[in-house]
Amino acid sequence: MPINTDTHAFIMHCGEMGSRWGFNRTVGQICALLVITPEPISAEQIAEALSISRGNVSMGLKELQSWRLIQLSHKPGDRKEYFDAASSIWEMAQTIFEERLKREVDPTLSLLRSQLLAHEGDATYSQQRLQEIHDLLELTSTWATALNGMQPTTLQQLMKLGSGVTKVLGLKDKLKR
Amino acid sequence: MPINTDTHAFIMHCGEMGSRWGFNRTVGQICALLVITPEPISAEQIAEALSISRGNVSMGLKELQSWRLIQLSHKPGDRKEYFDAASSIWEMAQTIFEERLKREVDPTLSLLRSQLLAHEGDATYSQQRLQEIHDLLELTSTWATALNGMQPTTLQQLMKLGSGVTKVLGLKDKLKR
DNA sequence: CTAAAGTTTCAATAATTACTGAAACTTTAG
DNA sequence: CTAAAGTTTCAGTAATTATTGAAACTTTAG
Repeated sequence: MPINTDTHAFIMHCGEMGSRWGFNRTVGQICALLVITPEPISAEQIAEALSISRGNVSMGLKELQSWRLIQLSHKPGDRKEYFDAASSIWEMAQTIFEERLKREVDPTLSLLRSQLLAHEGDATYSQQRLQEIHDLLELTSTWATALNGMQPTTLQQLMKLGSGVTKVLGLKDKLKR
Repeated sequence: MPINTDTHAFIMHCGEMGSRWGFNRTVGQICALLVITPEPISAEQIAEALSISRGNVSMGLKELQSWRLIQLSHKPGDRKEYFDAASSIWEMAQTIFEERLKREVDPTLSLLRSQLLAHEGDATYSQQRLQEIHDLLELTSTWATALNGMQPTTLQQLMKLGSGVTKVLGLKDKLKR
């Protein structure tokens, strides 16, 4: 694994950012390495490239599989396993987004659903606030899922519109803020 | 601070989710408590309600201020400081989104910008990949900033459209996936 | 079936992050 | 100016999370 200076800097950066992105240093580094490397590489090569233990690589790969970010492959006449990024950058970003939604929003949404269900009548301040949060998360979740269901190219076109989308809404208060 | 069972459960839940949302347990709990409580409360009341030390509350409040999520107020004839959620649920969500973008995306974007600038000519595989990631992050960042600049009601209307927005694009491949 | 090649697990430990509480600092009433 | 009320800081410690490496497990070639 010959790694040039910039590539190395990028991998290290992803390691440091890892925890902010929802996983640990090692997972961030492995993911970056697999994205940057043209062909599938073995767990051993990963361990060597990142100077981490074989066991750590195994756990990291398992974690990345739970995020659906890596692909497994084999070479003919070689029983080692080789790993590669699962898809294009855009698809990977969508996958990460989807998984994060599942991990960061879903648990709270289901807690709120059951709490609100159990106290439908109540109109206390805190109940109202819980209702507001629930509605926000529900709408966000539904919307994010819809966006994630689009093809990357469609999504890109939509995003390029920026706040221009508000035209659809036929609103005059487009950009008051 | 009289806290009912559900409210308490919600606060504890926010503490546990805290680390997934980009801050620690205490910060998650304090934030939830302030959102759920009708009037501003003092640091001492927070410490008591959550059974945590006064020092920890102080650090938590500082952190929440860096997120622009809390408001400070005073009562006449009382020199204690009182704290409250900074704004509506929607505005708070937008603020969190904005801050997370700043913490999770901006550092990587600026690294990539400088790396790509330094190697404009190169057409290696890894350079191409870095370029793709850069473009994705740049578009995402710009788009997210545009959305965040909208008023909550406008944003809500937009979100309610779901994947219906693709109509604007005049595309026939709306929902292939 | 056996041995070699490869992978995973997990107890021990290292590294990191969070929390406490007492001391230091700041502000204001008198 | 002083003392009391309030707030912040931070060294020490607790709790959590990440990492290693050796043992256990799995797979397959022969």
